[in-house]
Amino acid sequence: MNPAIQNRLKDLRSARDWTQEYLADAVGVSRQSIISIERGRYVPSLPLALLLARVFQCPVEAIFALEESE
Amino acid sequence: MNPAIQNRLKDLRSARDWTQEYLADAVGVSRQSIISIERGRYVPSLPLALLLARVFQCPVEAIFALEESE
DNA sequence: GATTCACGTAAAGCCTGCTTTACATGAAAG
DNA sequence: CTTTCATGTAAAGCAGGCTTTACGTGAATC
Repeated sequence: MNPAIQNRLKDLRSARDWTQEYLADAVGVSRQSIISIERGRYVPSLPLALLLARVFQCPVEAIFALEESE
Repeated sequence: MNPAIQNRLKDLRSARDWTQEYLADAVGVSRQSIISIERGRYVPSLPLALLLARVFQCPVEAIFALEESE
């Protein structure tokens, strides 16, 4: 029960010219959390993923995707 | 960093006449995990939420929603 | 060349998602 | 009435998400 996850967080953030700190504040987590997610160190919780989808105004699936194991 | 989450898992599952065990197998977790999520004891991980969305063929947001604190 | 800004690493600690095992219950079915 | 099936509870243990604190780095700016 730990399928890998891809994410487009860094792309979406820099497309909007947001700093990591700004994004962290926007969703209410630490800057460390944003860094760790962007760098793929860990996968966010579902509540955080939903918050990120909200601030980016897109579906969760547009940010996070299951890595297909083929 | 722990906004509450609502979920429609039980509704979606029984609408398809699936047992908890069938669903658990379909997404590769234990039956306990399904029970606990349905009963609101805990919020699933993002990977599990994505798997559930996949088997239900719907967006994550159609199953899980941030509870609005108004 | 000192300061600032955005980004990055490291490590310790708490909380909780998920597992496994074991047992309980009501409804259906023989 | 016993068996089976779907659902539920309880508890212990591990893994990992997230926090806080502290420090390192290159680029820009003065």
